Amino acid sequence: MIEVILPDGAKRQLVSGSTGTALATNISKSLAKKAIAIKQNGKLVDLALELTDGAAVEIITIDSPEALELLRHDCAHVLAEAVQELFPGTQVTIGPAIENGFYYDFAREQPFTPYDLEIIQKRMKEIIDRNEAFIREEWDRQEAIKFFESKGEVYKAELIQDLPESETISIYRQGEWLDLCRGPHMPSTGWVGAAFKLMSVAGAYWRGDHRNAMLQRIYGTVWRSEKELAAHLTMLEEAEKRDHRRLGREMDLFHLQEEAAGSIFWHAKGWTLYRQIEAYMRHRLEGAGYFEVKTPQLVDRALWEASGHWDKFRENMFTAETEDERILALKPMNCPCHVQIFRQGLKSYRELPMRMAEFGSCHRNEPSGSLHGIMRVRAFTQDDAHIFATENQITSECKEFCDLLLSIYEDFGFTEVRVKFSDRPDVRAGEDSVWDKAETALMDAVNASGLEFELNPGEGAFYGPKLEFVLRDAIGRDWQCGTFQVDFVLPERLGATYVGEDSQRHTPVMLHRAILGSFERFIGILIENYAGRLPIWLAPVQVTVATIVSDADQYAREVFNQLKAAGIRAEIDLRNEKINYKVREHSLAKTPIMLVVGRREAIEGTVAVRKLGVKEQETLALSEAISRLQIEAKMPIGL
RNA sequence: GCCGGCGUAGCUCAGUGGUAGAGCAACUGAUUCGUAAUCAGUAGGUCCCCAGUUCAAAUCUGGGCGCCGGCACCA
Repeated sequence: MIEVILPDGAKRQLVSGSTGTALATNISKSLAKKAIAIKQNGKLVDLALELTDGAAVEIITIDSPEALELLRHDCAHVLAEAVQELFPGTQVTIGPAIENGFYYDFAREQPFTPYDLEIIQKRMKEIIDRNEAFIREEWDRQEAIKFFESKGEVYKAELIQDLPESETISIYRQGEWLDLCRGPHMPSTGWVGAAFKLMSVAGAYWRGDHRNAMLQRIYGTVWRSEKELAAHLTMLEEAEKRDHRRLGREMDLFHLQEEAAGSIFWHAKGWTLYRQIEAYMRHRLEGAGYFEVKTPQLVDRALWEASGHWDKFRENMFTAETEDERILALKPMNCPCHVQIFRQGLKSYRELPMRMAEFGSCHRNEPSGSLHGIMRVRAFTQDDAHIFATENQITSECKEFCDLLLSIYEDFGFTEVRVKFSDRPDVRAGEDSVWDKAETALMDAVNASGLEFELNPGEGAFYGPKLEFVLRDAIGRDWQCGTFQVDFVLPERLGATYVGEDSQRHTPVMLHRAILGSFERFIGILIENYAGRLPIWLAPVQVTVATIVSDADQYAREVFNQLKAAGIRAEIDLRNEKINYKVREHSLAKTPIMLVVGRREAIEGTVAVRKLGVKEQETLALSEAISRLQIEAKMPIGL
């Protein structure tokens, strides 16, 4: 007999050799029907596995949170079987579960077409209907390699070759087909059900390395029920509607065109939004003790060689040649330029920390395939700043920065922020003692700020550890925006020094930091987060005055003039159109407030206030409406 | 950069070798209307670019550019 412990602490005796299936049946028939796996001592295993004496076990059913990952991975296996049945000679590689679904990477000469996906999907249904049991086998390593090599599966053979010696080589069979797999799996293919869909084919490098062969990756999504699948597909459609590229056009904010790939043509409304953000940031930085500078766009390569960027990023830098054959580079970053300003004149420790900010316009020749709307462009503006400080100012500067960053994110409507702490990479500059100091200071600082953070080991910059700030948007997507980096290398390389209390020269620490990241990308994120319905302080047009009849034109102009005088960004719509039509148009344009005026309002000196998305209106005296709007539309800078 | 798909009116798309189309938007006229589409009419195209095949190319072939979905990259 063996004894296992259930999640509620209850103990259950079973005959030796009992499996998870036996346990589930032992507990109840209905549970056995829904059981798909076992969690034994915290590890997911097959239902068919023999339980060990004294183990803490939990029955995983199709409704358990853990089930989705199994479901998705199983679906990937079904996909692989379908593909190999339909396209003999195709090699399988790996096929994991991912968020919302799964993928499988295949090696095949001919590309899969959208039509192929339909055929594959049909075959998958058949395989699921066959309800073949997933059967685990453990193989000898060398035999497994031989087996896969004999089948021409060189990728699988390579995978086994590279598995650590300690690892058991497990194979899962489903009917005639089998795959190398760690497991676990659900009892049979039937459990995958019908709520799946193949989504797309894409290229992907073998083992994520661009020097390797390109495989074909088929993406799919799978859910417990048709209803969940439908909800997921609806969510995708909704996400598409808030795509910043689409809204940018619909709201007349910006456009992109071939002749300037990767650079943005800002239209009047988009530029108004941009300027609002810039003005807001300028206020916040000023309040936080920064001063603003502006540095050159074109800088001789000599400076980039000195900073080390020429070596590393030459391929991605735009250059221009002068008549006397000097090579200038369009600046890809601002740091070296800021050091030049710092180096002007002798600096005292009394001047530190020195917080130098720039809305730095940068150019990087990003790979063509990486461009994406206004989120990833070749010409962008960082809300950049460098804090020149002494080593023992790092902690306080970092804490102040975190406070500033969180407060700014909150003003933009982002309250869910995650922090990643990236420490020393294998290849790095600087003594370990300096790294110890930098990491400790940063760690103290992030602790002092009260922020939760996760470790990102080895992901720091080559010159120092960094914090990365990731914000979550309204539909749960994460965006990395802010950064805070401790740098001991660049000031040294570029010869920045200050005179300390001891009247000796010292090298300052340079703290690289950004909050928005880039204006362009951040605006893209804002648009998608708000689905275009920007908070009133950011909206390019805050208020539209719309008339119902032309008799109200004169009064509408008066309303409009008073709004302008009150500093509100207003528009006026005197067109001879029905009010329904105007309401619809301005709602689609996502203008936050409409002031509707007809004969009644003109006579009474009032306005009907209609807020975007709200059917009910409120009629207010004009002066009252304006003073309320003035407060509502105000930039959150505490003035 | 790599793999695949796509490129026709401002937008969404139809058109597969023989006269370039629809809906919406735009413009003009009429309509003066109370909170998400008034009616009628008009105009709008280098069918991404460059070569080639053909009597004839939006359509077929080759090259280029751009965009989209991924991968890789992201100081």
